[in-house]
Parts: sequence; C-alpha cells; structure tokens
Amino acid sequence: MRASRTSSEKKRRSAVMADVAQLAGVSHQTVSRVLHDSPHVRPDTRERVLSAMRQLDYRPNTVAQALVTGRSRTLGVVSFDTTLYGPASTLLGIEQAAHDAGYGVSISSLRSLNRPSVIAAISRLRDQGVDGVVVIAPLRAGVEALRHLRPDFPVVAVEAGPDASIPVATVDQVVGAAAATRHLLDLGHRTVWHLAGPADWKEAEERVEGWRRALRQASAPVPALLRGDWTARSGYELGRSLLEQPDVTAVFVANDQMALGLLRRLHEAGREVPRDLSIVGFDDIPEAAYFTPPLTTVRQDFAELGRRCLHVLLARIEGEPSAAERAVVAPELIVRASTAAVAAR
Amino acid sequence: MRASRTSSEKKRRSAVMADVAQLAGVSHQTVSRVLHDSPHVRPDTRERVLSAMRQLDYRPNTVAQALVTGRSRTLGVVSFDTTLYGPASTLLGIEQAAHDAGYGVSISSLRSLNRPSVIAAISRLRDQGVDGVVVIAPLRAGVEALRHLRPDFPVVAVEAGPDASIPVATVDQVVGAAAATRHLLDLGHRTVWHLAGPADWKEAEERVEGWRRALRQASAPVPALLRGDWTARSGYELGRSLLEQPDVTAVFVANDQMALGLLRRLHEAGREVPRDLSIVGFDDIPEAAYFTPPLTTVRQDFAELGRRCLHVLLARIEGEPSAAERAVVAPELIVRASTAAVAAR
DNA sequence: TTCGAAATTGTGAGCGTTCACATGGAGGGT
DNA sequence: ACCCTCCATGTGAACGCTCACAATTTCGAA
Repeated sequence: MRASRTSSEKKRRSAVMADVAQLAGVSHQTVSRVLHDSPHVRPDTRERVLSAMRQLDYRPNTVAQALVTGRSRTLGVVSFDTTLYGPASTLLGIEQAAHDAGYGVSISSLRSLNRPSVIAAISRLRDQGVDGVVVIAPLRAGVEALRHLRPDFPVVAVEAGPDASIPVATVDQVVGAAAATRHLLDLGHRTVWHLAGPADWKEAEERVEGWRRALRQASAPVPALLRGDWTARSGYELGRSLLEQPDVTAVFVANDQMALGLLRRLHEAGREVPRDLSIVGFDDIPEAAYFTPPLTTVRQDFAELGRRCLHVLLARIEGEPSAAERAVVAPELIVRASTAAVAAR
Repeated sequence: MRASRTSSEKKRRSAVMADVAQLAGVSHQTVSRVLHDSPHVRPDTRERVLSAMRQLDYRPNTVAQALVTGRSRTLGVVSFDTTLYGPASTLLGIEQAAHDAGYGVSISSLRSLNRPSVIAAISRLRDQGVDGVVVIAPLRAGVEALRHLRPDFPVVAVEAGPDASIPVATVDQVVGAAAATRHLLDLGHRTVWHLAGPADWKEAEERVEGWRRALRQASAPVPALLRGDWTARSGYELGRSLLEQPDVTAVFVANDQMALGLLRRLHEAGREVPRDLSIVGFDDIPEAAYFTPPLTTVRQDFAELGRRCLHVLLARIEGEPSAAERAVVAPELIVRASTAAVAAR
C-alpha cells in the first residue's frame, strides 16, 4: 500500500491518517478517535498519536470526512450585489459568525435577481456540498423562489420579510421607517414626504409601510410617494420632482445613497438643509456622517443580522425543527445635522 | 447493496451513479463516461443513460469527485474588509469570473491584517479543499506572509505590489496617482498636496510614489504629505491641518472617502471647491459623482481586476508555470466638478 | 469467411475518512 | 478462582466517484 510513495520520492504528498497510525503504532481508527477527542483512548496512546500528527504535519482531509459523514461544515451564501453596503456587511457578519462556529462559507452572487437564478444559485451551492444556505435576497421574486425548494434542505432568508414558509432573519424595517418619520413629525413638520426604493424590494415596501403608519398615527396627510432605485442618481432625479411640490419641509429617504443624491440636488437648487428642508436617510453607511450636512439616518446592525441568521440556520442544520423561525433585529435612529425643527413661517 | 433503500421508504436519498447505471442497464463506468462526454459511448446508450439521469434527477456528488480527483473546482478568497468598496468589487469580479470558469468560491475574511492571520486563513481554505487561493491583502504584512507558503499551492495576490515571489494582479496605482497629480498641475496649480493612506498599505505607498514622481517631473515643490486611514473621518481631521497651511490650492486625496471628509471640512470652513481649492480622489465609488461638488477621481476597474487575477490563478492551477506572473490593469482619470483652473491671484 | 484492430462496455481497486462491530485484556464482585 | 462488564483498540465495510485495465463487441479489409 502506498508503495509508490517511497522516502526517495521528492514531493511526498501530505500525510494521511494511515501514515499517522503507522508512525504511532496504532490503527487508523485510534487516530480517528484522537482526532475527535474520544474519551476511550489511553492518555499515553493519545500522546503518541498527537506527536505523530505533529511530526507529519497531519491535516485531516475534510473532503473525505465530508464524503463519509455527509456533512461538509460549509455554508453557502447567495447574495445579490455584494458591492452595496448592506449586503456586504451582512455577508461579513455571516462569514464571521460561521467561522466562529467552525464553518466555511461559499458564496454565489446573482447577476440578476429573479426566480430561476436564485434557484440555480442555491442548487449550485448544494451540489458543491454545503450543509445549508442563507439567501440575501431582498427581492420579492427571490423570496418566492424559496417556496419551491425541497423542504429538507436548510435555507434561511435574510431581509425577506414576513413570510412564514421559510425561516428568516431581518431588521425591523417598519419600526425603523416609523421612527424616522416620527422624528420628523416631532420636529414640527406638518407631514413627511418619502423617496422610496424599488417596489419589488421587500425592504422598500416595508419602509413605505412604516412611513405611512407613522403618518396615519399622527393624522398627518400622506403625500404621494416617489420611487427611486437606491442609487444616488435616482435621489438626484427625484429631487427635481420634489422641488416642484410646494410646502415640502421634510423628506424620509429610503436609503443613504438616494439621500446623498437628493442633498446634491437641493444644494444645486439653493435650498439649504436642514434650514429649508429636513432629510432622514436609512442604513447609516460609514460616509453618512460626512455628507453635507451630516445625515440623520436609521442604522441597521448588519453584523448582528448576520450573526442571528447564522444562528437560525445552524439550528436548522443541527436538526432542531422547533428552533427559532424568525430573528428580528431592531434598527436605531441616528440623529445628525440634516434634520431640524420646522422653520417659522 | 443499498438494500435499506426500498421503494417503500419515505425519504429516499438522492440518486447516485449506481442507481442511474442500474436504471439504464449499464455499468457505473458508462454513466461516468456519459457524464464527462467521453466519445466512447454509443449514441443510443448515451441517450438511455441521459434519460435515466433525468428521470432520477441525478446530480453527481462533487465531494466524491473531489476526493478521488484531488480537485474540488473551488477557489478560496481571503480578503480583508469586504465592506470597503474596493475589496467588495474585486471579490465580486473574482466570483463572477470563477463562476464562468466553472469554479465555486469560498471566502475567509480577516479580522486583522497580519502575518499569522493571513497564513491561518489560507491554510483553513486549503484544508477545506480549495484548488487555489487569491489573497486580497493590501497590507505589506499580508504580502510578506505569502512568501512563506509551500510553493506548490497556487496562490495569487491582488493589489500586493511589485513582488516577484508571488504572481499578482494589480491596478497600476503609480500611473493613476501620477495622472491625478498631473491633471491638477495642468490646471495651473503650483503644486499639489497629498492626503495619503496608511503607510503599511502597498496601495497607499504607490499612490504617494506616483504623486511624488509627477511633481518632480514637473519640477514642482513636494509638500509634506498627510497620513490618513482611508476613512472619511480621517479626511475630515486632516482637513484642519491642511487649512493651516498657506497657499494650498490643489489636493490629491488617496481615496474617495477621505476626499468626502475633506470636502466636508472645507465646506465648514467656508472654502469653496473648486473655486478656492481643487480636489481629486481615488477609486470612483458610485457616490463620488454626487458629492458636493461631484468628485474628480481615478477609477479602478475592479471587475476587470478580479477577472485578470482569476486568469492568472487558473493558469497556475492548470499547471502552466510559465503563465503570466503579473496582470496590470490601467486606471482611468474621471474629471468632474471638484477641480478647476487655479484662481487668478 | 476470417482475422485483427478499433470501438464500446465492464471490473475492481482505490481516494481518506467514519461507522458498526469484533476482539482482547483489566478490574471487580462473589 | 471465575465470570461478567467495561475499557482500549482493531477490523472491514461503506461513502460515491474515477482510474487503469480487462473483456467484449463490432466492423472493415483481406
């Protein structure tokens, strides 16, 4: 056995369990037991094996382990645009939590966010042997896709809104949006306008919902909402429509990038923030504190989000079907300089 | 064999090669041949096998394949802060290129960027069975780490500067920085100040180098450089020192975030950009076009960078040691509204 | 018709683990 | 002294695939 690997050979392949066993003078099974901290190994035997491992720089072959156990200790993450701050931070949170739990992470980015591509990404990861998948699929279509998966494969969705069919981890968008809106109302603004995200994004819709709810609760009029696409460009474009409206004194913008675009447009139009107009964003990207003016916004703790959703996923994998189906993390309003009490009129 | 899996069983495990073989009435080897498009299969046999595969929804077990071939068709990426625009975009570029080449991608984020953690991350990925690793390690220390790896494991570094010991893909920072500086000089500024990135980042140093070189070439005085840490905050802080200097009319800032912070400080100090001061950034983050004013900056094509470095890595894996050792992608100066000809004095 | 080479298909041995079980020895109660 | 149990260790068979080769078929040319 392994006759081809003589000591004269230049490049010896890395040591395997049998090599360790031989050197330590035990069977491969005993090596395996030592590897897994089995209590049924005599201390001196264990020591001998351990020393052989060190001597040969033995690393267990995880691929072989995966083959026989059916577990790879690897998770998959399918995500949309990891260039965006939110998804990127969530991914980071997941990765760190996974690492701490002893799992590796494989990723699969979607180029377009639709049902077939979400399904394809998941099954690609699955074929790769991952034990479970977390889907950062903020789109409605993405969520839909999850419904049609074999239910015995552990999947959890992030930010996919309140849908009972799949376990989920999410930031409470409604609460965040309501807090932003209420903050503006409390400052004395008669009502609050809203630059929304794309209608097919769950998060966008929930922010709209929170905004509406806060307005209604305060019996404030509900202005028509303006639809953007998360980019600074769209905030800039929408700024024009906003400027055509009379009496706009407060705007809740669905994310910080769009808020930046809006700020830019207002600046060009000679409107001063927050003197003439108050603005609240959403996300608290690292740059938000350095906008002109520093942006009041709603912070989402993406790292925590990643941790929580990993927790749910691991519970699933470990086979506790009764485990938490839903983890919600609370957003936080960060007040900076883009909001002020309404100007005396 | 497989007697335990009768048709009466509720949850049948997914089909394996033997199942397909049996259904098609051939040997497992023939199934394997069909799977790999071997020419030595009669068309009708192939058709029969294919149909059996479809019928059983057969998916080859990649883990088993990996075990026997020693290849997992998976790549590892170790990166630092995937929350930053640069690394995130590079990661995305790599992932897409890998996907197109039929490879999966596993990631491992570093919490801190030092030698032991880079080494640990690589060997973790390696133990996970990846065929090669790309290291997005912009830190000097990171590059150093690579020198001490077994040379038979394919590794390529991104943005790790000109070091011959490891193949590398990089954006030409020196050229980009020089272009930015020259642009300012051409506008009539006597000299150009520089807010640099951290000294232990290769990229930061190369930008300093490009800036110096352009200044010297134009026989312009070389002002003392100011050190930041890539954050908007540091740009803001450094802005104060800059304001204390007389005669500053042009600043080349090492990245867009710091430029944003600087812009903010200048605005607070009542200095108008570009009338009083011209600013150039670096990276061209998506928000840069919506800063106040829209930022002139140097664009790096991270997607291309990812593609190129993947190309180098795959060549390594496929065992062409003569393959390109170095891929350089050119940066591009994007002129917007933060730069203008020097004011008449 | 007959032979041989090429085309097609099958066989069995791994890849490096873990799992289920077998084996042998030490210790404890009677 | 004896039997039974528990502890420590070993044995051989999977896991699902590919590789090297062997076996069988097919078909054209002599």
